[in-house]
Amino acid sequence: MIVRQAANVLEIMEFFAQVKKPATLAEIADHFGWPRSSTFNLLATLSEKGYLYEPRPRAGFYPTPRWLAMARMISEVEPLPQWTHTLIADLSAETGETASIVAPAGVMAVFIDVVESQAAIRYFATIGHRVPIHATASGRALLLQYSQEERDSVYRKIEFKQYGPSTPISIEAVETELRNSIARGYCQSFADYSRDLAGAAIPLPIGDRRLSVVVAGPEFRIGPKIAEVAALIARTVDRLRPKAAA
Amino acid sequence: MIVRQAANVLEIMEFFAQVKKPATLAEIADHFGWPRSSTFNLLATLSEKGYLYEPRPRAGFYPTPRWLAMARMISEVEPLPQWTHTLIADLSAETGETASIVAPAGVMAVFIDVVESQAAIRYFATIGHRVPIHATASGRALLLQYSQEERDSVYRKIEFKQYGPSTPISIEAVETELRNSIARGYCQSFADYSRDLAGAAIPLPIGDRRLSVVVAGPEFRIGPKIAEVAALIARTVDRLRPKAAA
DNA sequence: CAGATAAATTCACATATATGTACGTTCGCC
DNA sequence: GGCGAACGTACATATATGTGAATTTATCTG
Repeated sequence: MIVRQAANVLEIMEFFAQVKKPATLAEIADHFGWPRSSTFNLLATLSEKGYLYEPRPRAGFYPTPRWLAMARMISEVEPLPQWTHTLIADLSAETGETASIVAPAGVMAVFIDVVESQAAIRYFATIGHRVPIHATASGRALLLQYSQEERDSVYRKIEFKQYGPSTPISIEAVETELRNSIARGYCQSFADYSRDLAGAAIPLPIGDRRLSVVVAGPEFRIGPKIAEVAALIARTVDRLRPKAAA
Repeated sequence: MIVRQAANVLEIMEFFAQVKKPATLAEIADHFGWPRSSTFNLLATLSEKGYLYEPRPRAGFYPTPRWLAMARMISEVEPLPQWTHTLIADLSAETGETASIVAPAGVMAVFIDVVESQAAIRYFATIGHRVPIHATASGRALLLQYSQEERDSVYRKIEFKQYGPSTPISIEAVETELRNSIARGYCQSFADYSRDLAGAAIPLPIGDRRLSVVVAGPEFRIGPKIAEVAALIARTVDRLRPKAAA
């Protein structure tokens, strides 16, 4: 069950992150198609908790810096090492595609750092974006780091759907693809989940954290050179990863 | 009306900001005294939206960097000028008390930047903290920047409560205190709102934004030297504020 | 490795909550 | 400066939602 008002809080914040200026009750209500009275209650709640204020009279609400203060506290714990950001920045620069660091979240894989391609046609992904762990290159690069038992436990929860023509729709299919990935030396996906999207990924264990790096873009651009891209990822990781670490 | 699940989202995030490590469903549920099933729904919603993930298997949930990414986007709009932070840092260092930048939010005043005192006994305030605009030094320093009509409009919404012995409990009382403040050259409060708390504040208009600076601490420490503190605030603002600006 | 224990998940129902409607206030326009 | 329209606010009611109990899944213990 989805908790509507919890989701609405997030929606409101994303709204402010987009428009980047104060908004009145009416504007927010209209934007989301919410009733005024409901919007009123929500804004009142957020204000009361110290997360919204009125920068100038009658110009509407805007988030207080409290969000930032809290996000900083949360994120200063085990931040990703600096070199991982350099990694995807370099990869994105060299390939012209979108590069990301990905982490597991149950049956999904979450993007926890992203450097976007500058191309007009590109893979549009944001931090927090989620994709099925079994039907994506990045996800399978995570699964490769699991034990057989852990994978089985994940499989049990997966609802296999035919997202595209090549989506693996059974445990067998996924396991086979994992074996192929090992043989190949990298994980790949050709529109297994998102239409027209291809990507190459490799596992990126850091300490006891299981992450992966992925470079993804339109099939027609990535497809022909996927092996090269994968090799580039591997080389770049070798270059940037501190040698001391396990 | 308070929107419970909206507030809960904030509570959860504050929880993570405090404990700074992943937490399982059970831990979160127990911490707040929420039913497991409700907690499940909330966590599922936050996860689905890409705000929580599972850093390592079976170690529970933790917020994704998405919070940070969003908070940054929101806060890069009209950030407070750098010198305002220097201002309160200097004030806190020199006085040994807590110094803050404050902004209006309806009938309340919100702390939008805070540098805390290092003293054992101190004014504990955080960014986002809210106090009544009419019953605090910082709030009245905001009201001083309003026109008479604007103030009247605020007064109409205020619910006058006797927070302490010296709380102004009428429009008259507030207006009188404002006049005294002008004569005095600064705003002050002696436990008008918070017990044992005294503070000195002055208006701090920046562009078309109406802000104030306040230094606050225990009555027994601040009380005797409140005039000095106020003078120090004024001098420090003069020193740090760029001369070019209006 | 099996049994026990704890955690996670599902589901149907009672209840807390979102909202339609109505009222008061503020603002823009002539 | 007064009128009209838009905005913000309160409240009662129907309804979406939180929750206790039951089920399944995972983890610990001997």
